[in-house]
Amino acid sequence: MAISATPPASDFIRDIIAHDHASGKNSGLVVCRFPPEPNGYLHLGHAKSICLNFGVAAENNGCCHLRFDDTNPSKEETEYVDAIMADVRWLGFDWGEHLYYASNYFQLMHDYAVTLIKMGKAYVCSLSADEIRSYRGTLTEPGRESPFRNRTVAENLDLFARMRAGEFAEGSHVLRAKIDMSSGNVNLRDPVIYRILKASHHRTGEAWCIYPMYDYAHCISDSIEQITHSLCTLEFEDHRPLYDWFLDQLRIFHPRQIEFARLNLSYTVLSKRKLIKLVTRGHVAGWDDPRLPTLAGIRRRGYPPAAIRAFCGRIGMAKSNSVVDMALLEHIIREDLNEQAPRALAVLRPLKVVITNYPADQVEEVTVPNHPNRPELGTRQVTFSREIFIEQDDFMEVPTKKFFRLVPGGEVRLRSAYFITCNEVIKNGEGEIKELRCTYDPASRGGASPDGRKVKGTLHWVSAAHALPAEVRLYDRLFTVASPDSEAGAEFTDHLNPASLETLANCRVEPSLAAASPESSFQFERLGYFCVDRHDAKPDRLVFNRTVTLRDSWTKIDK
RNA sequence: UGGGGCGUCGUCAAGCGGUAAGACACAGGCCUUUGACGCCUGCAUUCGGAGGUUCGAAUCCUCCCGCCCCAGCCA
Repeated sequence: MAISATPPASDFIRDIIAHDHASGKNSGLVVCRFPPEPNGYLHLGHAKSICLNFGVAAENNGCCHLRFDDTNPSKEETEYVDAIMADVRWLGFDWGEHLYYASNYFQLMHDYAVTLIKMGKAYVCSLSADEIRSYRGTLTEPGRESPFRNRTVAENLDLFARMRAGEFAEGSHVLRAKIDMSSGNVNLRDPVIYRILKASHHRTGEAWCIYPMYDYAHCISDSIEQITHSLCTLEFEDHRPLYDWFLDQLRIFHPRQIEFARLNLSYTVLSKRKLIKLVTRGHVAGWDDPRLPTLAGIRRRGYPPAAIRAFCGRIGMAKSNSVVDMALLEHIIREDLNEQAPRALAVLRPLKVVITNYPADQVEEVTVPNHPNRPELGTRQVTFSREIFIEQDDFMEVPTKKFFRLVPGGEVRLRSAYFITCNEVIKNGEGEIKELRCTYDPASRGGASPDGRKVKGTLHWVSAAHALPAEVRLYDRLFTVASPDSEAGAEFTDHLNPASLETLANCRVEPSLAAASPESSFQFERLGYFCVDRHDAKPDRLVFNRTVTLRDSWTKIDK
């Protein structure tokens, strides 16, 4: 339980809710909701909202509903609702029996609309979409009233009934709230609350041909579910007067809407629109591509859900637009994995080493700790033999000054095994290093020399004859610039990192990894954290995804 | 020129009239059978700016400046 036990943050929303809870408002109940529209996959921005809503509810002994905001059948699909539920569960939250759909309330919403019409607060407008737009005015000029604004209640009732009955074509009529065409807040200039859409709905099928708009549907859904605190992002602040207006007119349970800043993360994009573009244009390999900030993507990448929760707790909650540094996310991922992940030896770019004084027919087992800081996780036996592989990067024929790995004539330790000294460099015709000839010190078994001799470097290794082949996918940041969104005059895809994925097909890993289950994480010593790909790994085919590298002060040294 | 928000360290972010938390990043150092982890140290005399109120202001008032959102029959 490494970092998952991050104490719940205090923030302006929690302050408000704690105050309401303590003062007995809503009988002391706290009910929140996470209301995704099933038209795309969830991403880290949603994770912030999920952690907030479910977290705050739990902290106040309340509950949090999962409600699909499915009021636009032309964009929504069952595939998305299934994916969303799987992602929320994976993140570690449980909505219990509180699974809802805005579409469940279509009849009630319809009836409330009729009520509004009877109150003279809503009317059927027969202007075209373009006309409505021009009547709306601009940000600085008031709008003009629709010529249909003063239809009689009877006429409105008749027209609305016929809209519902399917008598009219899409776009021919809408139902509008009658509020104030001169309001400085454009949302209040007689907003459309129902439109005709002859589309099949993923839940209600052909039952309806008129569908409610967000502003109308959301507040009513919240009210029906007795949501006490309706938390949403900043861009809905302008809609709050409308949210309040409907509930006040209808005199029904009135939740409080509170807005917070959405999450932005450097070196990636967190907008549904952009993510869809990356997927459909083939810049990535689907919604769960490990380079994507989608929950499905980071899951496949190996980010632990507990770390994501810790991240959401640590970034804070405020109303100022901000961009969280990707380095913070990576730090928290490492923090969790450092504690949780068992260590393993894996060589990504193998360089053969022959230990000339090691008997050709000898094989032995060396004992390697599974976790340096957690002895209770035990040890394992790893096979050592005359021919091994080390990392190509761990040898330099002509070393730079601060390089303390293997060099000609130099001695290093093979982790948990022996000290070896390089005696000879074998090259091919092109001058490429093909093999190293070394000698080992039999007295240094386990990695320490009885004479107290010190070596500066310790290398990871695998036995050539015993190691298993594996494919390793090295993932890096998706974009090369911190803010791909806001680079002036450029499309965000212009900044895609061409090196965001490097696939290594010829890696060698220690044999114990054959038993690793899908999605399990390991630290490949000195390299980083890797997880077994949940889709492509098979019993006879090892595939690992690099979650994140280890912090590496060596690459920062001026070589 | 309309309406709604926001401006505290490079990045997030506490602070709610009593004299600038914490985290990440960064820079040094220690430790080390992962150049990892861990540990230590440093890192805002100042809170967008200018006035004002006060014994005392990041916190209250005034004006100014900057940034974000809004004119879908999307959410």
